[in-house]
Amino acid sequence: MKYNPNEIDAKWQKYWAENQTFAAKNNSEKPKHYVLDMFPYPSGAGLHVGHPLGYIASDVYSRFKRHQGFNVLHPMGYDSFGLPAEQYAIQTGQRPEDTTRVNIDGGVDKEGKQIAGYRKQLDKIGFSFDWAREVRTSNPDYYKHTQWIFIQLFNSWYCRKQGKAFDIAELVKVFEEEGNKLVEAVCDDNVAIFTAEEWNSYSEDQKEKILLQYRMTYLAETEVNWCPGLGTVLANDEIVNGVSERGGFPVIRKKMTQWSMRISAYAERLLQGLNDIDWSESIKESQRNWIGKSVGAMVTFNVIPTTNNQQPETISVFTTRPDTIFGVTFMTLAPEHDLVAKITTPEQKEAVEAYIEKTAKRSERERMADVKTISGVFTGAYAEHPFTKEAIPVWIGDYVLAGYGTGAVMAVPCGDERDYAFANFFKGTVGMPEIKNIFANVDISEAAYGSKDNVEIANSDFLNGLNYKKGTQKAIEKLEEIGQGKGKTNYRLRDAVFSRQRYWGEPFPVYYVNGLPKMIDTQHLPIILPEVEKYLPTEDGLPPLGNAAVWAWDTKQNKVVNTDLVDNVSIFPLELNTMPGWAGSSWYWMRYMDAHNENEFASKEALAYWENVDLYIGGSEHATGHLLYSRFWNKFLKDKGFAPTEEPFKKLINQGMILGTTAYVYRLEGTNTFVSKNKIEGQNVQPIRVDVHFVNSSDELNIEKFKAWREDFNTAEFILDENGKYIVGREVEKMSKSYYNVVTPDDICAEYGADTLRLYEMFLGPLEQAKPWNTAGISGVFGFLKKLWRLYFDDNGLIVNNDEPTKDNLKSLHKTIKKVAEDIENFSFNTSVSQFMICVNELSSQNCHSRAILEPLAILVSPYAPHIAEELWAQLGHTTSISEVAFPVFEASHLVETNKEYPVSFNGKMRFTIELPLDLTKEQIEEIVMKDERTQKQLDGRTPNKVIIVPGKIINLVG
RNA sequence: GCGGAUAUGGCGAAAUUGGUAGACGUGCCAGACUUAGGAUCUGGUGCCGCAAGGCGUGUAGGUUCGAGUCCUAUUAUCCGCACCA
Repeated sequence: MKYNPNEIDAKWQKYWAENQTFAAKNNSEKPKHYVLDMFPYPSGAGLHVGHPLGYIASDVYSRFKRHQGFNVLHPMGYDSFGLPAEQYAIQTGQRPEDTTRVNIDGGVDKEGKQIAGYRKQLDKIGFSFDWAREVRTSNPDYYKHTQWIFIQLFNSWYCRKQGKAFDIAELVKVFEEEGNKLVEAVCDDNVAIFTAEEWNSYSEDQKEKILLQYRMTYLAETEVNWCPGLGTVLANDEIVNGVSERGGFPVIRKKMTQWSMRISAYAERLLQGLNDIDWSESIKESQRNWIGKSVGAMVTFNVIPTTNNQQPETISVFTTRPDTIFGVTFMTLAPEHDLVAKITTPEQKEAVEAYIEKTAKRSERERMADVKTISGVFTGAYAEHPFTKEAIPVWIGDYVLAGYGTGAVMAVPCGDERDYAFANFFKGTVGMPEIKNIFANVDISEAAYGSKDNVEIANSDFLNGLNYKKGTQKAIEKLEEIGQGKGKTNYRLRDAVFSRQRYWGEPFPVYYVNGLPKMIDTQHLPIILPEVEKYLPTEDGLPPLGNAAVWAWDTKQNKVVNTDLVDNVSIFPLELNTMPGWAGSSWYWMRYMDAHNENEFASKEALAYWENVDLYIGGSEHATGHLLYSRFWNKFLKDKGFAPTEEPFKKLINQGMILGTTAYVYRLEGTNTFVSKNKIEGQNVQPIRVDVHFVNSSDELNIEKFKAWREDFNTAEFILDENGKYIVGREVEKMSKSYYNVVTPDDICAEYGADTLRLYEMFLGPLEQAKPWNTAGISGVFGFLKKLWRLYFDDNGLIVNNDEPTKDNLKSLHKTIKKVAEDIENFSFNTSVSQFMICVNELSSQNCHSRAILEPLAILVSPYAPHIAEELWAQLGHTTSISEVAFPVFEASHLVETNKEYPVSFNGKMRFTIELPLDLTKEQIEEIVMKDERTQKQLDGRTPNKVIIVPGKIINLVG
């Protein structure tokens, strides 16, 4: 009987689907285990062999856990809202809903292009997903709950004292009883203080406006990242090097009224939580960096009034070095700072305005690319030093960022290289005094660029003689005494903008009364995305939902009605923005726990049973986006009693990228003649990428296919090598259609079967490492599967017998049981595959066909190569799936050795080996070794100074 | 600039506590069988050398009887952050 992978694949994939073999139960005697993959965005391009790498690894792990007796939840779904579908809709006029469905389920798109569909591609690989729990974030029955979570966020505030989120009603109660003076909340910066009486006298609208400053999601006019190319705002993590992550369009700063998420409330918990989760150090570092905690102080400087009628103003700065307060030589405000207009003197007004205009025009990218150029302007104003009462000039400069801290700094040139460079640049001009040095025995420029942690402070009144640590403590004490400062921890993490001016996203469950947002009652969810004629912004510059004819909220009927009916009495306009891509992915792992629940995002019971994700596998590109937002929402939902644990993902593994191996042909410059790789030396050739499918495992080009590929190659001539072959060059590059190096899992499955694909992807190298795909190497694992098959079958059928296994048989098997179980737990999948090969090679040469060996061997292989394992299992006479059969138990007794082949070294260099019984003592070993003639030959008459013998390991003679 | 990771044959890689470097696979070389081979099987394959032998885990040191593994310095590549006060 021949190994026929295509037949076996189809048979067992059908069996698993029909028998729902991998359906997880929400209650079970077995312990639970939750293995999750990052769900894909279903793009029209389909999957290439790089995409399933992580899914295969998680599938091996899931199947292994089932063999170990766990109730495994291993689901899959689609992150199906997003920009590409919308861009495609704009270009082709097709509904994003339709193209998304085709991309998932397969079919023909409007242009007649055949799309395989993600689901069909995934099914061919034989994953043990519980498809009954599939989610699609763009389905109303899913985003209904995304909208519900949004409403929860709107109805919550964050209490600093207790360090968690509470219902907004509790805050209202506090306001009614005692005002907001004692409330310690994470809220907007400039919240006015009011008493209970004042609160109670406010109108409803006034109260609403105040509450918006406290809500976990809030509407506020803020500086946002506006991307004109995409016509939308973007969150910080969607911008890479000053341009949009998608499309690479420039991004500018712009003030807009937008929904924001108060993720900053969770900065400290997000930081601390990293200590409790098993993630790679690099991802944790990325998140720590992104959160950017720095400990220091807020210091308030009073602005010295220049005219009698000027309002008293203060400048607040954040500093990590309050101990250097006596070194303050000037102050710098960000050009966008609110105070600039108020304090600038008439003489400086013109210069300041010109500077502001100039800096505002620069895009983020320009500003980032150009960090070396120093620029700034003196405002003419002075602030008063809190201790010395000296007048300190106030400057503006774009090296100070509006978005960090207070957007203002106290400049200490002797302690900070940027301040030093600024002071040096404007040295001698109006408003730039001499630099103050407050470090003992250190030159100013040296101090500015070096570490100051252990340098003694001088010229600093009460701080003299102290170091950084003590000085900081003392400075904060004194600042608090005079009421001009206090200790403060600052975070780089900014609140996340949550509105997108796009069509293909979750609609907000929000309508507007008098310009103030109102939540639609949760019982009326979902608010379904309306149909629009055009997916572009309206002529008035409104988001695409501005085109919707039916997009108003009728508060009497509680339904969405015709936009024309808006009367602002009982029918109101609905929010025109949609939610960003990360909304749906920030809680999806909980939906899988109870995917069909219509009333809640998941039942209490399901949540309590599955808790959180035990193993999460996905790409590292989500380090500061999805993975941070998910932790944020999870913590929020935990505070509100909905999520069961503080952290959503216990263990995280980032799979490396699979790269393509591009093939190159070399065309002689100016001709249509192609030169074989090994003949190009000294020739003037132009490398051209060629489809990898025209090249065999020996890098030999199929000339006929190449000529037929494109018209201009039809008449191509070739200069071949000695063997009459055309050899291509190879280059490792990203897998991309334009490089003709894309290999799809479908191709590999069709030719070799799914098990070969799975084994080969695991065999390529360590999971977390980037590695090139080389289809040539696949014959190794394919050959292995055929060899495995031949242990069970010959040409006439089954050859498994009931022979008593030999010692060698058992040793090969148990070595493999041990190794494979350890490897899977360590995610060292590549070495498991090697071990399978070793085992099968050994059993083949032992001529082993014993059932006692081959039955457990099929189970061992089954997580990696489930189709062949099921088939072997069935052929051995079993009538149920192999998937839940207990994993073979390792017995150490089979590996006990009596002899050891000792390496014998002389001065650390191995010269020969000698086989000796393991129960010999050091003395006995030494005696035998010294007598050996090879030892005598090596020693050549000398006597060793020292003989090192480690029983069971090595023998080393020194001297 | 700061932080993280990586570096081993032609290629992908292995080496669990410091103990025979290169397992396993590919590629290559030779052979068997075959009408044929992108089938199957056998042997060889780190580098230099006819050999004895020498040299070998990015580079330079160190610890040790013994270092891919530990320590110090350094280089290169990749990734993240980046005027963060």
